Amino acid sequence: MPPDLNLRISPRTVQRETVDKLRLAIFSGLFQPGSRLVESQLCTQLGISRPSLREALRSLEAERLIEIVPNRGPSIPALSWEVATAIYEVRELLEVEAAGRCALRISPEQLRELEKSLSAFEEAASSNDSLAQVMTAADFYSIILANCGNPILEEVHRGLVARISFFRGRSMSLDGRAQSSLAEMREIFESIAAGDEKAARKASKQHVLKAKAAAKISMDSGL
Amino acid sequence: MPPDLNLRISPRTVQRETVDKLRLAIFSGLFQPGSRLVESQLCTQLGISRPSLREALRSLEAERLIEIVPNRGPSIPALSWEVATAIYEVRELLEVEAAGRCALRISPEQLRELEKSLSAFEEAASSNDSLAQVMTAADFYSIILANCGNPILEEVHRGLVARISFFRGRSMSLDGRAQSSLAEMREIFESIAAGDEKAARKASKQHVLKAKAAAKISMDSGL
DNA sequence: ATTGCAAGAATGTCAGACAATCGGCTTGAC
DNA sequence: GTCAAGCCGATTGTCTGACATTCTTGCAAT
Repeated sequence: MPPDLNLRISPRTVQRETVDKLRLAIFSGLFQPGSRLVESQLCTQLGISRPSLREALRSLEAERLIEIVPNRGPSIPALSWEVATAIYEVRELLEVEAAGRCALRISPEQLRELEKSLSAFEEAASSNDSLAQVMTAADFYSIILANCGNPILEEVHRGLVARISFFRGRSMSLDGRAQSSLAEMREIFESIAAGDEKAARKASKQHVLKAKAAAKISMDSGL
Repeated sequence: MPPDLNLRISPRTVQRETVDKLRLAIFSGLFQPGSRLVESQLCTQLGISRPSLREALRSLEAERLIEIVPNRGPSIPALSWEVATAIYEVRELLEVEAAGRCALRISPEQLRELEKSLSAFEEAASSNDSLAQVMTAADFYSIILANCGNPILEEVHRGLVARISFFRGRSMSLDGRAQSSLAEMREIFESIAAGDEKAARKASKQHVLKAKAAAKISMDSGL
């Protein structure tokens, strides 16, 4: 018997649909940081009842994608640079580890997937669609994290990256950032393809550091 | 103006009270892994309404402390050893980093707090109260994580440790585990007190590895 | 300008209801 | 006797409606 053939399908419930919709809305920057989310408005916009919405909001609160202050309701947190830095630092820790492990254990098949996602990002990088750039780049990391052999590493990473999605769109639109990002990602890919753990770690570390620097620039200039 | 004087008090809402109560109940092993949590029962036991309870459950679900399968309701997840291993590995990553940073930046005052918490654990280790042992040990880590200079590291770590609290109680009751744990923690403390980053990292790594080994033993023997 | 107050809006919480679904038990067929 | 089918109770998913509490905002008064 396969160890964990996840055969149980998950019926789509209103709650889950709502969480996904709102999460996506937050990612794409539909809500301004600091803006408040009024329950009654969201209910009519989403066409759902208040209890369902509130459950969804609690999920997002626990993911730290929104804040809920008692008697003031939910709002989009304004990410301070201090917190963003902390996130980038932990992200570095996780990604470096994941890239290193991935280099040692990725299957040829998954390696092809990784190459494909790199090509997808390459194409997006040539365009000016920063949302596509962020999405394809996220796919690239996803594959690495999914093949590092540690599901928790993947889970934690996803949670962190979600919280800085706001920055990533902005920093990707910096002049030349997409292209240099592509170069860094290619380096990571080559190292993993070569099975060179140390190189993969180093390249991964460089990539996060540069992404962090780009985020800082975009933040300083943008606000 | 101080940068972030957290002056806003958080009123206790039913939802938050419920989350805290249930979280504590899970920590102390009141619910067996795999057992289901029936909403109506919890409502009457806690004296709250279903909507409030369901909000609380969504929070706990996002924390991965419970699982909610659509149309089957919430249950305590049975932690596989595979996942537990993954958690210990990430925990190692985080704790090692935190201990290293902590050694470089902890204040004398906080260092005294750390020493105090070590003494508290020492006392608990002499007793047979495994819950007290887990609690005081958690305090010790908390102080380290709180002084590593990275709030995200702390946050992520807390989330992970919460999920293996089940193991910790069991492995602490292993013969001699509390005492050897004490020795390892003392080593961590000494390294931090000496401001020796490398030693702190090494000691911290050793401690997690031993904790993981103890958890495995207790799991193999206990089930 | 600052304070105090009052109206309006939004949230926290509850009660009750109903359809959809799941799990187990009974029944029936082979 | 075993296995399949089907029914029934239990539980969850979701909605509506309601009400007290709290926050916000604008206005009046000092």
